[in-house]
Amino acid sequence: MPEKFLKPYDPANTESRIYEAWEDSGYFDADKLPDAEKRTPFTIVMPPPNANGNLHAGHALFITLEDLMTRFKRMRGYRALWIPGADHAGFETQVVYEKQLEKEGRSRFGMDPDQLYDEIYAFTQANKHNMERQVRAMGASCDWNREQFTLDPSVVETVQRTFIKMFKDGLVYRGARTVNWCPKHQTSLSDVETESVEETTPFYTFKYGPFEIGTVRPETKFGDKYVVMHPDDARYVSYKHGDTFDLEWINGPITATVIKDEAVDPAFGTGVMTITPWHSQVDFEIAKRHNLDMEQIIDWRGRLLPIAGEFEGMKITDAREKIVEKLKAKGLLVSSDAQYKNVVKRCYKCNTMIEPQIKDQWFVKMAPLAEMAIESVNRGEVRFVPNNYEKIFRYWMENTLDWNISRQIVWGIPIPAWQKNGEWTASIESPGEGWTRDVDTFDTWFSSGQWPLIVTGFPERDDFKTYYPTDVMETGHDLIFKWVPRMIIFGLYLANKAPFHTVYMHGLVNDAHGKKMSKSKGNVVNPLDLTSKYGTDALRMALIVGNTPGTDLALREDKVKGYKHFANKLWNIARFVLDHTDYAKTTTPLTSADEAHLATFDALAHDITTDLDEYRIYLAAEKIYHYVWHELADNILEESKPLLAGTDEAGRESRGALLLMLLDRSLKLLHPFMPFVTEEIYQSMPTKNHEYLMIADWPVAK
RNA sequence: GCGCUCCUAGCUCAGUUGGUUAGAGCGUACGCUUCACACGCGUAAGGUCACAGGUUCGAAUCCUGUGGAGCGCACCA
Repeated sequence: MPEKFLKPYDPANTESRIYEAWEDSGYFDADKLPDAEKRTPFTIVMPPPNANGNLHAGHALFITLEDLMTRFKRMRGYRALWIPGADHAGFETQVVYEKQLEKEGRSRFGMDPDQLYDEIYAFTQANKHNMERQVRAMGASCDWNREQFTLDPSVVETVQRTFIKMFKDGLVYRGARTVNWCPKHQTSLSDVETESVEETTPFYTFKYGPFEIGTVRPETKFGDKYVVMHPDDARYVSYKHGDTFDLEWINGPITATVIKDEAVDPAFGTGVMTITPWHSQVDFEIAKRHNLDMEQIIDWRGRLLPIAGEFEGMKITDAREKIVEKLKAKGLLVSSDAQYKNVVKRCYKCNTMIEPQIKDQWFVKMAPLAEMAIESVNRGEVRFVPNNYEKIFRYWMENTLDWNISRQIVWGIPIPAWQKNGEWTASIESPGEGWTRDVDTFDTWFSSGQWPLIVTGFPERDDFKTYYPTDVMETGHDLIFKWVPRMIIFGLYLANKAPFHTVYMHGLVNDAHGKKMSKSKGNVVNPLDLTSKYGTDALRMALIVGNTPGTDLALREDKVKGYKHFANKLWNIARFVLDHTDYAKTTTPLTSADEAHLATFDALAHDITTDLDEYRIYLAAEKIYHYVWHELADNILEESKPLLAGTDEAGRESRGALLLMLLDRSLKLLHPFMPFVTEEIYQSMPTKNHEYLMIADWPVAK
């Protein structure tokens, strides 16, 4: 028996050595597995971690789950491939970098765009290496040779070609429409990049000529010269569509026009409202229907424009009260309701209030693409684990609006669009003299949405033919809208096939009390602190056991500790078995009692295999844990002690054979869950018949 | 407003299609330096499965309602 078994299991002195051996073996590359060409491909595309910071607990969870799925399939005889990546994470990284610039007393505004790009590039490269090291530390058996960065030239080219194809197919269009504008970050955002937050905001009712109108945003009312009501509202039948009247307003007398539109709810307030088309989606739609004037009131920094008269240059939040005061002084304030609840959109990164603005941008026409995606789900080509996410997915797909893909940031893939005299075209190179290039970049999710296609080498590479469509997309439930629908759409649009057949959604990793981890609460747990303290296998088990898909997990340190004890228990079982059995004498026939133990194990192995096939990973983990500790160790091993110490030689030898077989098979069942300790023991097993446990055969035949 | 999820032992959670005395880990109490393991072993306490109805031979599990928690979506000014 090797000397190392005389001491407790020591993850710190084991894990990196084992990982290096695995990586050097080449078996992370599915094409290099024994008899690779005879194996059925099984592919997972890793959600590429952002190359802008450290791994957090959520990363540890998805790495564990995806590695487990990959190792399970690899041992089951599949051509198991797990493709890693690194995400430039456009807007998110730029936000992180802008914070760093702020600390240094600098600002991205006024910086040379190329200089800024180069700085962020260097920043992400440093973080990318850091991230890769941390992913390795979790035991990820992914194929690093296939790793791609979302700004690699080939990726950029594929993404740009997609845009050009969509332009030709009429699926993207350039339009001046209402966008979600973040005044702090100076860029537009898609709908899923904003958060709707309910707030208590005073609701004011003002006298507006013969009418009374309600608003929560008096600061936008300078340009309001249309008063809108429902065409069937009996109270206002005497006013005809198109009637004009004069009234006294914030900065003096104006002329207003009556508009009748069904968008107005007669039951709300007075049933009359004025509109600000430039700064409201609803108002914009009304104005478009009736061909009304639109005027910008608030600039891109969130300050009032000259139309505001004496309020010009003021921040909207400062101006609001002053405007109300002025209207009140003029006798135009009818009432105010301080308890009014209103929903406002905020930037999901900086929490700044989104200012709707009209801006000329690129939009993806979603309706035909969404229809394709829904049909694909209807045909059962994509299923969700847990399946209630299908409903959520469907609802979103059916209600999604056109997708703004233009971003006013440098950190991203340039949009290959060119303009000349108001005409737009799409091409990678300049179409010729006089054309100027769109300075905007793509929404990150436009490129991330194509990720399964990109990493498999769409459209031509062998990998694409072998590994696309992939099998499982394992990701956080927070990406159910941002990422999953886009991948399905692009897969169907470009390759005619959904990019995966199963979407496994994991929940959030919360703190020990189930509260969301956040820097401000100070309850953030660094997964690498836990692995260095208790071992990676222990953390992996703690993240898996009792963690049902789609449900959030409370991560407690004592749970991790418990599984460190389990790793050590396994280690001691191995010590005992190796110490008490003579492999040379294990050909003795088994007794019927021994056969019964093998049958029990076999039933368990089948059960666990089914659980893993059905993604009941949490159950499988608990079952193998329970078996090893409370059956193998507590019962079989204990009852073996007298036999092994006895004089019945045949009994002793057959019992030794049994223990070796059960340990060998237990190691195999456990390996996807706890790869390091099982591999380390396997390397000392006399039953070892593969170079690594990683590529040994699963105890249940396919 | 629309929708989703959850409420099981002190804590954090399992309980797969309804089926024998409802489970795990940690924690608690008591006892063990037993020759694989004190990162251990043994024993024990602890639950009217949120509540109220219903379906069923049988419900933690299915249905309805009530209460509580969390989350998502939302162009009512």
